[in-house]
Amino acid sequence: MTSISEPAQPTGDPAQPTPPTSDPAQPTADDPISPATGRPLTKRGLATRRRLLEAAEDVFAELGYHEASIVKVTEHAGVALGTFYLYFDSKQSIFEALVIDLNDRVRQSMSEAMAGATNRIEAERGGFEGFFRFTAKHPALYRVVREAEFVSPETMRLHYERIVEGYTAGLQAAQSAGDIDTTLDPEVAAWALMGLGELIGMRYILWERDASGTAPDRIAPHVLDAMMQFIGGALGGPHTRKGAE
Amino acid sequence: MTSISEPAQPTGDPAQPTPPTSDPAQPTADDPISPATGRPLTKRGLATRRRLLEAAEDVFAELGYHEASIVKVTEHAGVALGTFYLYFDSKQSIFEALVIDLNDRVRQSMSEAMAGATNRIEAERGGFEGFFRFTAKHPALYRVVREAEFVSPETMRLHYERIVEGYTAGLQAAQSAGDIDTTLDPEVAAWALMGLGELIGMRYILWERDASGTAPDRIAPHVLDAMMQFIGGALGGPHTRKGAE
Amino acid sequence: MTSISEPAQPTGDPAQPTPPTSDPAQPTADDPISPATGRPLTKRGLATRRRLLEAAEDVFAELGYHEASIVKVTEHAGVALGTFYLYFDSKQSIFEALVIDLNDRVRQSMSEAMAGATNRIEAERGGFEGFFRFTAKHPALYRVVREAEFVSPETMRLHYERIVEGYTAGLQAAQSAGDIDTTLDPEVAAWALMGLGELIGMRYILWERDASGTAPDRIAPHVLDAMMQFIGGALGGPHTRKGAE
Amino acid sequence: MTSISEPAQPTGDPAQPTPPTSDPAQPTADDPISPATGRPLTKRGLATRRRLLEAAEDVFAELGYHEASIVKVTEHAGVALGTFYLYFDSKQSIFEALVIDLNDRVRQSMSEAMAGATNRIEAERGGFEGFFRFTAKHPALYRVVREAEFVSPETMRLHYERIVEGYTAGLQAAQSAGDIDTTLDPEVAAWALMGLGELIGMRYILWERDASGTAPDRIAPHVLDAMMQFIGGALGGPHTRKGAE
DNA sequence: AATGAATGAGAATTCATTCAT
DNA sequence: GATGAATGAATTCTCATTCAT
Repeated sequence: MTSISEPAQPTGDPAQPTPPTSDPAQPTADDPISPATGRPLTKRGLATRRRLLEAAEDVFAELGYHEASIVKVTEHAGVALGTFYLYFDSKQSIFEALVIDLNDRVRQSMSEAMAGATNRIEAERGGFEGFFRFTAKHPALYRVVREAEFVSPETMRLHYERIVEGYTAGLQAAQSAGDIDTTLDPEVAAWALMGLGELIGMRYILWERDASGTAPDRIAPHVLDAMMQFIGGALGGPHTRKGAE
Repeated sequence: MTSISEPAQPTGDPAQPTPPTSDPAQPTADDPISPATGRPLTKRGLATRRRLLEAAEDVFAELGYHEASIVKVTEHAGVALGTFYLYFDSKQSIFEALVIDLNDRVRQSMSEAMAGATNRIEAERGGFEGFFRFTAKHPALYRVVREAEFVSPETMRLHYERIVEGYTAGLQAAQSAGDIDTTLDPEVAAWALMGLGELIGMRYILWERDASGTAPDRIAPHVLDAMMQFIGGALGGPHTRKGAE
Repeated sequence: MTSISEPAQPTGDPAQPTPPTSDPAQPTADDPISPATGRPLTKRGLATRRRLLEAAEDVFAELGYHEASIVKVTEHAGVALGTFYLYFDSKQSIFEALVIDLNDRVRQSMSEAMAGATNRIEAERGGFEGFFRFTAKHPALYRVVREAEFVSPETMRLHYERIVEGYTAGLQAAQSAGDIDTTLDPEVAAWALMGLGELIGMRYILWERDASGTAPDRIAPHVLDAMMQFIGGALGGPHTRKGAE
Repeated sequence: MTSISEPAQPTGDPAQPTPPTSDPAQPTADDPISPATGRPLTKRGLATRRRLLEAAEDVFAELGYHEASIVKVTEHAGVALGTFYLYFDSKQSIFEALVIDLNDRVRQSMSEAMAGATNRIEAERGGFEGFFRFTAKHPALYRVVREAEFVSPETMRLHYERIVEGYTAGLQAAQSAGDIDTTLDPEVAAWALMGLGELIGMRYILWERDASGTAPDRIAPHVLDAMMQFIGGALGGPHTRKGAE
């Protein structure tokens, strides 16, 4: 007789200081499966799932992970509470899906904005513009990721690492091309760029938005210029501080 | 965008029937008063308050703000649950006191480590060393501050602004001294440095610690070198890229 | 740094087909400890705990384990919902405590009623009278124990085994005294007596009560007589079927 | 005693807005009708119904009534969730059908095993063998019936009464034949036998199975012997305690 | 006949805060 | 000053049942 009960109940556990590592069979953004049936979603299911993710983005961005509740998400999405659990295992699980989703999209936004650059500095400027534009439109990215440390550390790391990976590859290519200082450690530089962009975005987009009430859809040009001057110096190479040479 | 949250209800204050939220003479780190009596604390009281703050640092650092509970803090501090409310108004209030306290101490640690520097780059290196040393010893700084956004946004801003203020002043002085690129916007540069230091510290101290299980008490020298090379280039001035001159 | 979070969270797990084995350090009826603080209860605490147990007996007896809810128990006990968790870990845990408690008391009631018997048959009659009287007063015993199989199998077994243990010892003593058939297997006989008493009690006390609406406080004499005739024959020995010899 | 439960709400029927609880021509085991169409089932429908009942037996036996869910039953049966409601009104209704079904089959198993007995004691031994063999193969019988008290009390009573009826008739016949003690109350004796068999089966088949992991397909002979010795004495008559004659 | 997405009432449990001792 | 029992609002998650396809 095979056991009827599930092998090792993966269901949520109320009082769990450190959240469990995300299931490796976790639905990805591209090929989500129903946690209820374990089967791929129908078209109708995919639409409902997307509405939930969008609602989660709004609600998490406004209230943060902890103040947000599943009821609020489902109300915002216009579905019943129970419907949530047809698409996500738990509050944490939609959180993780959301971070992955935002990460996919911000990287998309960045690479689109970098296309056509003829040197690394132009590429950087484009990348940051893409990043900031996305930030302006999707404040959830910041707010949610910065909370992620205690909600799902692996997901937070994944988010940063994916972006840094792209940066590192770009910097290495630029070094090979002699486009930037070849003695720079590309990985450390990538983390530096990531952090620098994060705080500049926070300070000059999110806080600006909160202060004025109106949402700037991009960063103030003089800030971007100053920032690029900083980065240009940091990366070195032929484009640097031309006037000073 | 319509507000998702109900009426006003600023942050995490579940059921607060009678007393208004006014902060009666906001206790500072230096001159704390009892929220119960409204009078300055006795010497014994000060000691209990400090034990609670230290316990909060440990507990918040390990569990995060939300997973932490007042009971855990008081148990860790070795006092009774009710005692907590003789010293702090609420969970949020000890959180804010803790952030302020950590902020005071990290800036102290930074300025001590900068003393004696003969130029801006040396000063920066010292400052970051102080910052990273503090980070290694007090991981709560990161974990708590990054959660602060939804717990007490003003406190989070205060934390960053205080540090950036110091940076900005230092950079302006260095510009006056001709020590660094005088065309750089000192405020934007200060935010860049802050962000850069934050992510490098997170990546190369906290994550390293988590991965190895053992806590490095400082950042790996080659990372600091690489980072300083990046910063040196960014700030420009006589010390930069000597070979290029 | 010692870990702040508990070693292995013993807290309830929603979807758990087979309940976990009861904690060996489980509070006993005599020396209960608070699951919240882990310390022995104060006098006030003991009183509250007893009120909860009594309420649980009433509510479980009327509604059964599953239909009963903790809110109903606490309402019946006149305490707030949260108070429950100062005394019991979970619904299952008060259930187990209740079964143990009822078991202690039914055995007490049985041995009191057996005292003074001069032979085994008299002792059996007394024991069953005690058992049925307790049953009439505490219908929870039946209803709850029969449900226990899926709630806490160990507790159900413990209940039966404790009673059977007493029976077995009594039968063995009676065999040594030549009071009953010495070739009888005392353990099998003990289980037989247990089962026989259970169904007779169910049929002639509980169902009678339900049918008439009024609660008989004891079993009908002719049923007890018939039952004792059956048992007398089963146990054999000098008292058996005297007229037939 | 005041009622704890709200108004009427007989048993486990959570939210039932419109349709009255009347059972439209209570489907029997032999002549089931569709609760959807109200018409007798086709051959295909009968097969699906049987698969659902078999699945219910497995699932209820392993998890118990409350822990079991309709989804699990339908998954086990290999049909879609909605299909369930084409054959049964509710969870309670398949439960009742299952108990009736098991009752039919266990009585069948008992009377087959009694056929050919030449006296009452032989008949009893046969009957119990049939009962225990069925128990070993269909543990659901015990587990489900013992839970039935709070799910469907009438069904539980029906189950016991049907078996006891058979016993009573058999005992009366044996008394007329002078085969057993004629002064015994046959109904009380029948309930005694029923209870005795129930607990012996539970202890020596079900618990043995749980302890060893392997399922004994019958009761240990020495236990059956001891039990029959007990019963033989109880029923009295010519076959009893030969040595004493 | 069969399907399975959607529903929403209900349950257990947590924890910041109060207040009588 | 200190204590810790009591409170109850709020949260996450489950699952029997419905109904459009």
